[in-house]
Parts: sequence; structure tokens; C-alpha cells
Amino acid sequence: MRRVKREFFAQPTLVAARRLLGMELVHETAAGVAAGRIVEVEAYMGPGDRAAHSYGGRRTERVRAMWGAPGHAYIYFIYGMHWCCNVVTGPEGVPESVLVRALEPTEGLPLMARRRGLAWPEGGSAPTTAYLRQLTSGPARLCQALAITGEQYGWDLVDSPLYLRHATAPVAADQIEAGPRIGIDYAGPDRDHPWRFWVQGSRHVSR
DNA sequence: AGAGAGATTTCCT
DNA sequence: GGAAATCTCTCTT
Repeated sequence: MRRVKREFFAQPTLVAARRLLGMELVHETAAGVAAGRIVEVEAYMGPGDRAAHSYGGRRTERVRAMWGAPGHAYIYFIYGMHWCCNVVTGPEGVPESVLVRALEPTEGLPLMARRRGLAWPEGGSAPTTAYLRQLTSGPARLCQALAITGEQYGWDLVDSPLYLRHATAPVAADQIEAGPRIGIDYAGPDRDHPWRFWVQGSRHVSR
């Protein structure tokens, strides 16, 4: 099924971040399969990046997965209610990762709607884009839709029910836009790096 | 369409 | 003790 292998994650983080666009994030559970095409990500560049949880070389229990081998899930809990999912990238021992910020739903849509607390459209009518955006446009929304929580912390995406699928239609370099990351105004000199990447024109980008 | 506040817990000083 | 890589609801324009 074109599952993404270790070598991909070991690429430099800014390269991996761009190449994640167009790939599918998949989670297989007893309730069914839920998946979406990645349309927006952010890179967090390790000890030198004030916005990164590993800034300054911090080795707390929370960031343990970032220090491990690439290809594992770094998942954190924020604002007292939300989970967010990162992919650990770059060389092993360098605590960098890519936050998955938005998906375009591709598989298991009714399941995702149920997990998000949304009623599926009545009478077989096709869901609107505005409706689909509520499913997986945003880092916490997509985790809820795919049932990603602390339970998946540290999972190996190369060999677990949570994984990545290669893009059927890869995103060309000139279709990728870049800009500053969201929600990190506190990061001072690192606030303005263009380390947020998204698919140009996608209506599923978080903003 | 946009602004504002509340939810609620983990992490680190 | 204070802020946080967010989201939702409510109120106003």
C-alpha cells in the first residue's frame, strides 16, 4: 500500500516537511480506517528554535520521542484539551519534527465526523467543503478525527497502525507555499521563519 | 466576518 | 504560578 519507509523521515527536516505535503496520514483502528491527504505542515527545528519544544536541548519526558529515531510520532497535549501530532524527522539524536496541521479527508469520512461530534449530512447529499473543513483542518481537529491521542505517543510510523502513504499525485515544488508558523509569537527571533508549508489553493488549509 | 472569552491540564520556572 | 505549536461558542458589525 505504498507505506512510507524509514529513509524518508531521515531526510533533513525542511526537505521532509515539504515532501509530506500530498502524502496521506492513515490510522487503522478497530472502529475502521480514517485517513487524509496532508495539505499543511510546520517544521520545528530543534535546540536552536525558540518555538520548538526541544529548544535549548531540553530532554524532558514529554519530548523524549523527538530525540529518538526519525519516523516516530511525537504527540503532545495542549490548552488543557487538545492533542497535536508531529512526525520526527532528520538524523537520529537531533530533536526536530514536523507538525501536521491540516488534512483533506480521503477515507473513513463518516467515522471522522462521528469522532468530531458532527452529524453526517442528511439524505445522501454530498458534504460541502465547509463541512469537510470541520473534520481535519487544524492540528487538534485532525487528531480527534483520526483518534490520535497520547496512546499513540512514540509509535513507529514505519511499522504500526498509524502510518503514512505515498502521494498518488505528488505536490510539485511550485505548488508549495511557505510562511511563518502559527501561534508562536513568543518565539522572538524565530517567530518569522517561513517554516509553515501548505498546498497552494487547498481549501483544507487551516487558515 | 471578526473579536473575545472559556475550557482545562501538562509542562517548566 | 503562568503560559501553552487550539477550538468552539457567543456577541457584535
